[in-house]
Amino acid sequence: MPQANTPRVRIQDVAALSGLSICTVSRALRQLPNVSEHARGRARDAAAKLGYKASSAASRLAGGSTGSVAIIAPTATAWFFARAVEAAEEVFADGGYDTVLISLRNRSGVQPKLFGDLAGLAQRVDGVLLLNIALGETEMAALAESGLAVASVGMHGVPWDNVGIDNAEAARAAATHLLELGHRDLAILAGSETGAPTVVTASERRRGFELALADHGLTVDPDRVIDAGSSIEGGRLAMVKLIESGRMPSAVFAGCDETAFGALMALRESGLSAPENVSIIGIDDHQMSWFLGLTTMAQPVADQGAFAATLLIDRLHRSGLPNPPFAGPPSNHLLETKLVERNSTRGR
Amino acid sequence: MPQANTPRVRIQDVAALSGLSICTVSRALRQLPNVSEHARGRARDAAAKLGYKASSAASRLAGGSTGSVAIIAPTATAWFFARAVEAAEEVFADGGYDTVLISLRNRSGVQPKLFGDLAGLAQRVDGVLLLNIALGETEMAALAESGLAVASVGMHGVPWDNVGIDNAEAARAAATHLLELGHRDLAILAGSETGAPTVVTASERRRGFELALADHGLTVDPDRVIDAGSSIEGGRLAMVKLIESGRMPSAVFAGCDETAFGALMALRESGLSAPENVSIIGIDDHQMSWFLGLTTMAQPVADQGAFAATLLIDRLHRSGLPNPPFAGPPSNHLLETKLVERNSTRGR
DNA sequence: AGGTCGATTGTAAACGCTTACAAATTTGGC
DNA sequence: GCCAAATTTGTAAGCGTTTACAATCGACCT
Repeated sequence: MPQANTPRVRIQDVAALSGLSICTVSRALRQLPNVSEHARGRARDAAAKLGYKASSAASRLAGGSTGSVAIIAPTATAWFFARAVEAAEEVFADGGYDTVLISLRNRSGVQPKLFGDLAGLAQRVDGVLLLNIALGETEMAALAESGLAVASVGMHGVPWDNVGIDNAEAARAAATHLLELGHRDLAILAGSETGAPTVVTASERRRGFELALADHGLTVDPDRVIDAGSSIEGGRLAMVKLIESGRMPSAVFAGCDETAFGALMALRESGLSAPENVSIIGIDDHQMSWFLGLTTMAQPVADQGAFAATLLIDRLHRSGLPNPPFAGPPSNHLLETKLVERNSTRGR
Repeated sequence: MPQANTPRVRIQDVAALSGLSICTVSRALRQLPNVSEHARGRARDAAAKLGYKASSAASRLAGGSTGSVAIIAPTATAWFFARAVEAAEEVFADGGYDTVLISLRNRSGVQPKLFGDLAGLAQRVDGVLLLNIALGETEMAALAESGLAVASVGMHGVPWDNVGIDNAEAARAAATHLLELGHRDLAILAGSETGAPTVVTASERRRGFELALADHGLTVDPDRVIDAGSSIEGGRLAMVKLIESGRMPSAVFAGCDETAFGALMALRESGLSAPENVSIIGIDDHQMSWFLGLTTMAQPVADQGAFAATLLIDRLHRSGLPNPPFAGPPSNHLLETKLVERNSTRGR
């Protein structure tokens, strides 16, 4: 392989220029304690003048950090994940970290394989950001053993920093909006449950729906709970089922915007529409929701990704400290959701 | 930082178990020539038994490969890029490479900075996959100097492997579809030009449009060429302009599906619709196009990403060979586009 | 047989950094 | 001013590979 022709600037060059020893330069540049301000300044200046950046390979090999983190997502194409990934990548980049993208691509097999060789991953990255990953017991253990710093988005009851929204509350607010509009016959296009206790988005949203009904003295009719996954097609099929039942609900709460899109499509295919024949509300505020006039509970996706990334970096920075693991108990942050009224809902 | 508790399996362990020298094991495992089949077998067996995988850090430091590649994209959230990235990531993962995601996030500043320190990147990855990146002279030179293997999607006249579609041809086919439907007054919602000669998507599509008209003895009316960028909002604004001009064209060719979405939205806002008041065709076959019933020229996005990734890996594999750079002249592959008729177009 | 050449294998020196540990320097209490 | 303790700095030994280069081993010619 052809090599770059600029010979590498080594730490030794910085040491020479600054008149310090290699060791002192190394410590100074990594903000370690026990370095005089004077030395630190000289080292920094010399490094800057030479455009020095530590070789991540050498650094890693010698026991330092790799300067990169991995983002593990179920898929990279879905709207939610694409946005979260990009926001996190930006934070990582600004923090000087490379972002290794690992998409599970909804293919069975890649997650087990990945967690089966976590030690290998741990060797290449300093930490991982998990996006809505359903983890089994073994996997949690593997993660703990790997020595990786971890943070996540949209996960539940995990022993590391997490950022998410209050799914139950968001669903409750959505359903309440429908209720306050005067609707009484509500259906829910529910997401499917994962089984793993770390990701409870779907069940929480369903619970919020129930809560809202209960607030209004209503109970959930099992016939009005339709499994729709979280895809457009799933939403469409679910709505078709509702239409064909001949007993159209007055309003529909879709577990996420994509499901709502599918429902909207099914409606149109039957010559119906929202809000004329039925009110529809979703959760997400997907990029296209505005376009389709979908009323929805907006959740700050980019913020979730960025925030979680920040938390991970913080951990990483504190990882030099003595008290493991990474100083401080895990935190869980719930970001605000907000009702965005458009014209897929109306009073009755 | 807490460390994994399994002590690393080193090449030395493999050497000991197989009764070979470290050096021979290293060569055997990397498929280098001048190793007897017998030795190769022993090395492989021992490595398998021990679950040995070379440390990428050590490997890199010693002059080997990093085992990772970077994908550089203008953004990771747009439909096209998200899909291409995921498809490429899959290929890379299957090939044993880590994928480092670098999004330019449409922020001025990050591209110059990135190319200003390509040497740094070159140290962390073996190759880069460029997605529709508009490159200046200096940047091309920096890339050549970096020693990185390169491949790209949707680029033009570049000295490395590229995969794309024939933009002029796709546009021509789209416009031709409109013409064959009997439309004569055509407008184009054109993408904006980048200025850099490496990305010519917009201008090629515009040229294709002109070609189609010419085929039918028509010429392009400058008033019917509206700059719309490639965003939904841009498409909407462009269509508004057309509507407000009071002189509605008979059919509209949108430079990409997202532009078409915006146009559709503008129509709806004015109480108009396609194909009743005007026929609309796009290029892409965006995930939502089916939903919106948009007729469009479908392009294989995932295939482009995957194919380009494959080409990059091939180069990487051949990079051990003597004749630089990476054996063989650059190739350019144009993938097929296909008309997908839905109901945003009709005859007149 | 002796010598040569090619293929295979081994030895040992990088690669650029981190980090025990030792050395040098400063600080501060009397 | 002097000594112990605390702080700052330097020395040198790895980290796990790759790769010149040297060594070994047969095979093949003459």
